[in-house]
Formats: sequence, C-alpha cells, structure tokens
Amino acid sequence: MDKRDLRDLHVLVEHVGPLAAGAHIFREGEPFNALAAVRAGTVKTWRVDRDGREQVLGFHLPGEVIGLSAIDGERYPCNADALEPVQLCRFSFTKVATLATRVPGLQRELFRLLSRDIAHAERLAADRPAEARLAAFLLDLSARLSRGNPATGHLRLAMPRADIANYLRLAPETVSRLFRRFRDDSLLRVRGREVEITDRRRLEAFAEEPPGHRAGS
Amino acid sequence: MDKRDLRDLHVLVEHVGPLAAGAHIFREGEPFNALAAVRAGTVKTWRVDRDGREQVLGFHLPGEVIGLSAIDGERYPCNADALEPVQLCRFSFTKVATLATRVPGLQRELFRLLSRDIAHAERLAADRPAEARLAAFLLDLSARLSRGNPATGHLRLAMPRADIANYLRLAPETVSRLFRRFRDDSLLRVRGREVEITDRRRLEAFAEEPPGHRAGS
DNA sequence: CGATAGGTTGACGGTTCTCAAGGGAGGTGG
DNA sequence: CCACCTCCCTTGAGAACCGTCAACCTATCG
Repeated sequence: MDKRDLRDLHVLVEHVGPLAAGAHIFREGEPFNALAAVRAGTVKTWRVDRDGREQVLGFHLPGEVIGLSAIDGERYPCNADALEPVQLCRFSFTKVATLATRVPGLQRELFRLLSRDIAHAERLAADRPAEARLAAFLLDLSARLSRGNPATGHLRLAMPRADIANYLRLAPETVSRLFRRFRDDSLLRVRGREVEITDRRRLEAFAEEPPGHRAGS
Repeated sequence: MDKRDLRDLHVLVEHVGPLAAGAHIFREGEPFNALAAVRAGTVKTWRVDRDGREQVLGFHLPGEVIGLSAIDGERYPCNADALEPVQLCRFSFTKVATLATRVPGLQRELFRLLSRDIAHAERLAADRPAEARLAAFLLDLSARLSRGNPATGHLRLAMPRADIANYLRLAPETVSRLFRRFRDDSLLRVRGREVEITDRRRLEAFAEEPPGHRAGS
C-alpha cells in the first residue's frame, strides 16, 4: 500500500461521534453500508435469537473494526451499541472493496480481519469451565487494551456484569461468584468495574484449565 | 465473472483423490498454500488445544470449501481429515487472491465464504441445551446434504458418535442418550449411522428450544 | 474365536443454573 | 444534607443438566 493508496483510503473515512453511552451504532437487519473502526470507547455487538433472548457476540475496543460479519449479506446480522462515549471512523464498504481490488495489501488486510473473527468465535465456542472463561476474558481484555505495550494489569470494565456473563455464556451470578473467588485467591483486586490483575501467572493457569468436570454443555 | 475469468480460475484447480477414509488432508501448522473444495465425501476439521484435547470444528460436505480460516496466517490453523473416501479440488490461494484483485465477483465470493464461517462459529458458540444442539445438527446436515432440493429426511452419518459429540461440545454418552430419546419420541428412526427424520416439524421445535434450565455453560 | 472399535445403558456427582433476597452507588428532588 | 429510587452487583439455597466412570453389547475383521 503506497502513499496514494493510503490517501484514497483516507478519503473514504467519515469521522462519527462522540456518541453517548447506550447509543445504537447499527441494528440487526439494517442495510449494510459501512464498516466502522472504533477510535475511542467500547462497543458491544449482540443479536436476539429466535427465543427473543439477547446474545452478546463481542466487545470492541479502540483500533478494532466492527461490522465485518455483515460482508456476507446486504444487511447487518447483529446490533452494535456504545457502552460508553464512543468515537468511530466509518468506511463505505463497497468503496473499500473496490479499492481492495486495486490494492492487494488492503484485500489481504480484510481477509485477515475476517479470519480473526472466525478464530474469535471458535474460541468462544470452546468447551471450558466458567473460571477458565472469565480468566481468559480478563487476560484478553488486558492485552487488547494495552495494544502491544506492556500490559499494566489495570482494567476499567466498560460493561456491566450481565453483559460479561452473557458474552461468556454464564449466569451473572456465576460471574459475580468467580470475581469473588479470584479476589479471595488474590489473583485480582476488584472494586466494581475497576479490576487489577495482581497475579497474571496464576490467572493464565486458570485460563488454560481443561474442561475437567463440566455440567453444562 | 466472465468466461475468461472462469477459464483463469479453472486453470488454478487441481483435482485430488480419491483419498482413503482417515487420510490427512492438511495438518495444523503446515504452510498454507491451498484452499480446497470438497467434491465427494465428508471432511472433518479439528484442532488440538493446549490441554492436548481434540476439538472438532466442523464437517464439510460436497460443494463446501475448507481451509478458509487459514487466510489470516501463513499456516493452517487446524487439521483436516477424510471421514470417508474423499475427492477434492485444490486451489493455490495466492493465485486465487491475485485473481480476485482483478475479478470483483470472486473477491466478493471469498468474503461471503469467510463471513459464512463466522456465522457458523457463532451458532456453535450459542448457549443451548444438548437436545437443541443435536436437533439443529441433524437438520443442518439434512439441509446441506440435499443442497437446495427438497430434503429427503434420510441421512447417512459419515462420522462416529464421538465426533458428533465433540463437535457439539457434549459427551458421547449424552449424544447416544439423545438419539435414543428422539427415537422413543418417534422424531427419528436410527440404526447405527443411518438416520431418518420422521417428524421434521417437532425436531425443529426441539432445535429452537430456549436454554431453559441449564446446568453447563 | 478372540480382539478391537464403536455404541449403549446405568448410577452418581459436580458445576452451574434458577429463584429469591439483600446490599451498595449514584442521581434526583425536597 | 437526607430520603428515595433505580441499577447493578452480591450472596445463599436448592435443583437440574450433563459429565464421568464403569460395564455391557454389537459388529467387523483377521
């Protein structure tokens, strides 16, 4: 991707926001016209399955792209909400795709983003105990928040416990009990949505724990 | 995509097989050089997670493409085995990608295939009771085997129960008991790997069942 | 016929869910 | 400044779903 291509890409970008916490970014079924990259804040994507129950698909931090899974159809397959004040860049997808036919590096980047989402969903589908899920979630969040820099171990969760639980396919009560257990084992320091990872090594051990005695699926 | 493009695509195709049941098509970590489309037979994709346990990611029937999730990196992220005698078409991915920069329709098709895999993995990650998982699995398989034609309701499962169970994140015993229950409720007729769906309507009702009283995740 | 792989069935226990009630924390109005 | 409300989170008790362990059965094959 040379300078001219970068300029072409830049022209497609439309800055959006700040959007207030709780704002709808797009909704399931809306015509798919744009990808978006998060510039600030946290975005939650979710869907309602046939029984009418909300299902959280992911949380998106600054630097991450949302709306990719819409590329298949003409409509968004999920909803996206702002969990806190959010700023976005929007790209017209058809224009990006057209540009990608001229710029192999851009096409490759789009493929990379899509297959990263596949890997993400496959990890979510893995069969692991509740404590491993929460531990992995916190470590993943910590790594993504620091974006390459050495992770500080301090997190400010943008989402309520219920969203974490839903995302991890657990009951909110289970998440609460796990936070308590991790704190009692002095893996974390927790006060509301402020979390500090105090023993990363042992938290990683929990995250890799095998299914062991499972009850649920 | 016009005729010349079709011819260009055709040149990239290499017919492979028949491969015997149990044959390895590619293995995790191998350099990623080709996509493959299944022409006959059934392919299982799977991975070993850090605890050394096998995790089945999917089953691929004639007409379906495997290896897509490798597009991200330079290496296959999973293994692919033949469950029964299999015939394939292999495409050099780099050549397909290069061609895709000239043929927007092909690029769009690749995006479509990738985002379909995202949707698949998200469905797998959904939190539903064991009976809903198995019911949905059988209905999905039935639909994919008939490829548009009216589904006959008759299935010949290419995979052992253990693979079905692993794919659905259940214990093999649970799958066995569910087959028995579905048969006792006369939703299915089952004899080994021969399955006939005798009451599609009620099977669909089971497939959409809400989590209800769950125990596991 | 014995061996092996795959499938079934039963008993039991565990992880996690549901149901229910009880504490903050933050905002608004008096 | 205090009362009050509303979320959000926590904690407890009991039950449920499903996994593990173990045994047995069946079919295929040499």
